[in-house]
This record gives sequence, structure tokens and C-alpha cells, in this order.
Amino acid sequence: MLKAAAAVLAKNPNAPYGELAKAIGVGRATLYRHFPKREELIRELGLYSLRQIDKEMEAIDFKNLKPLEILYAVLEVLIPMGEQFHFLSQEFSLAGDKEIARIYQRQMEELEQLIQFAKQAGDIAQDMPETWIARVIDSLIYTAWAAVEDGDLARSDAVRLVYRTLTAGFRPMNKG
Amino acid sequence: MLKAAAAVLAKNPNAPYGELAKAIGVGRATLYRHFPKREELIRELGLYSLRQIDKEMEAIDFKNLKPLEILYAVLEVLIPMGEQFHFLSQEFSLAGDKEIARIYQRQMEELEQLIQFAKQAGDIAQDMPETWIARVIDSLIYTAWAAVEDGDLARSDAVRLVYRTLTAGFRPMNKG
DNA sequence: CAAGAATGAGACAATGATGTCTCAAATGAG
DNA sequence: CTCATTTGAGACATCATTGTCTCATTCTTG
Repeated sequence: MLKAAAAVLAKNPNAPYGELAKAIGVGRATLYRHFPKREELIRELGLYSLRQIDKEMEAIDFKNLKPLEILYAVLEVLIPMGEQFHFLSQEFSLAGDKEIARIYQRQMEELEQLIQFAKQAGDIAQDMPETWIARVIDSLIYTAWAAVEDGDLARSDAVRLVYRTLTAGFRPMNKG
Repeated sequence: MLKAAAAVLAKNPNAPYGELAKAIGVGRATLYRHFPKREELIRELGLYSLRQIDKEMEAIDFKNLKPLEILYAVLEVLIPMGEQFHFLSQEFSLAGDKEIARIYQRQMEELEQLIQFAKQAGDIAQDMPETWIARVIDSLIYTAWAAVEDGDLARSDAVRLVYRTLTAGFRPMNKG
């Protein structure tokens, strides 16, 4: 339902209200009854995407996994949601919204906590800024999704490739 | 001149013509005299950005450098141009343009050639798709630029951090 | 200085999207 | 079945942007 609208907006942030209605499969007037202003629809879509990310993340067993295993699980969950990622980052009108900014910031902080956890475990370099690593993870999640979408990458390879790129760059494998 | 307009468009792809004129420092009417349609301005801006990338890339001494040294030089050149990158990728109306698509594709192919070169030299993994590596490089160039722009990363650290991330991921350094 | 070209400011119609409204048809609960 | 609610389709005013035009001013160039 809302997913279809988010998909349209991800491809064209200026899609007119009518197209969004059509994508959802509902009349323009009906959509206006539910979301009196375009801004509200966008906002609701943003909250929906963020909540969906939260929901998928909650399914991960943070307690019983090692840092890098968590990272792998996070990638498994988030890469298929690249569309929502894209929508959220492209819709700059959302940047001004307090609640959305709050949720987004919390999610980033959670990611940075995971990174700290991994640092303590010695899995990642101490001297790399957490914000940088978080940004790189975000960025490659979207990149992988886009590559799959363009047919440049098999869906089944995406997670492993991102994981490997993150943990080893594009270095040749060394034995051991 | 045109750089200012590209900067505005990078932040807001829907910036009205008047704002672009103001950013350039010229009257709206005058801008219309030079670019009778908005579409032409965008197109010219796209070509300008691509040509600028070409120009900066030509300055690199491909003949006498090793693959990873070339990569480093490429990063040095392109990271400061993140704004143009962002503009080019956000302006989806440019996707339909034949000439722009041609230039963009050529640049990507050149990047993939560099990657092949690095593969042959044994500097990067044989089994990673070239298109993936090219996408990751592109992606991190923009990510680094954005991090600098947001004040999350020192301009002087950006290139090294991207280079290290690309070549080693966020692995802890191992001696030797 | 003088003539020609380019500029900035503003008026203007055309266009396209937004948001409101009405009404007939479809849906759903009692 | 019947009444109330929700829907889709379309008309409509409003608004912002585009693209055109005019005119006075500025700047070049000779």
C-alpha cells in the first residue's frame, strides 16, 4: 500500500499527488481524505519507513551474536529495504521534521553503538571514526540495493559482497 | 559561476529558475537569454560537471603510477568534487540525455579499466565484480564529501580514510 | 564621448500541481 | 434489504513556476 507510493517517490521525488494515488491504487480525492496535505503523506511515509526499519531490526538477536555477526544480520535485513533508504535520503523535505530527525538520529546512534561494540571486540579499527563507519555502512547498503535493482548484482550475492567489502575492502583474500 | 548553480541544485533539485539566477549572481531574464529553457541549463550544467571531472582526471599521471597510487590520486581529485557528483546523480532528468549518458558511461568504463589494471597487478581481489567495485568507489567518494560537508570529517583526512576503507575495509591494522 | 549590446527589474499569459468541493456509484454493517 | 459510510471521477479556484516581453539602465567597444 504505502510501499508502492514510497517506491514511486524514490524514483521521482516530484511525482504529483495523482500519481501517488494511482500507485497506491486509490483515487486522488480519497488520498486527500486520508492525508489532507501532500506534506502529511510524505511525513507519514517517512515514519512508516523508519518504523519498518525498526521492526526488522528488532528481529535480530543482538544478545547472542558477535559484533560482526550482528553486522551481517543487519545487512541481510536492510539491503532489501534499500528503496526506503533511498526515499528517506532523497526526501529532503523530511529533514526539517523534528520527530523524523529524532528517530533517524536514534537509529544512527544504535548503529554507532554496534560499531563501538565491534571496536571493543577488536573486530574493527580503533582509529576509524564511528560516524565514518556508520556512513559507509549506510552508503554501501544503498549501493548494493541499487546494483541489484539495475541487474548488475545478483540479489543472493549482495549481502556477502557488502560484508566482505566492509570488513576487507577489495583486498585479495590472504590465506588463513 | 555555474558551480554556484550546481551547488544549489545539488541541495534542492527543484530550486526555481529565479534562485539559480540569484545563486549565479545574474537576473532571471538574463539567465533565460543564455539558457532559453530550464532543461538546457540543467543539461549544460551536467556537461560542465562531467567535463570538469575529465579535466581533473587528465592531470593524473596514469603511465608512471601503480594501480593503487592511481586510485589514491583519483580520490584526491574527485572527493572535492562531491558536489558535482551529487548533482549529477540526483538530476534524474539527465538520465535521458544521450550525450551525457555516453560521457558518464565512458568515465565509468575508464574506472573499470583501472580496476582491471589493479586486478592484474594483484592489488585487488579477482573475484569481485568490477562494476561493484566501481560503484563502491563512486559511493564512498560522495559519502566522504558529504561527511566533510557536515563537519563530521576533516577535509584533510577524507582521502586517506576512503583509500583505507576501500583497500582494507574497517579491519584493524595488522602489522607488516 | 557615442552607438550598440547586454543586463536587471518587472509585467504578463500559460502551465501544472495543489487542495476543496460535489455527486453518483460502490461498499458494508445491521 | 436499507441506511450510512466510503469511494472515484471530475469540476473548480488557487498558487507557484515557467517562459516571453518590454523598458530603462549599465557596460562595452570604437
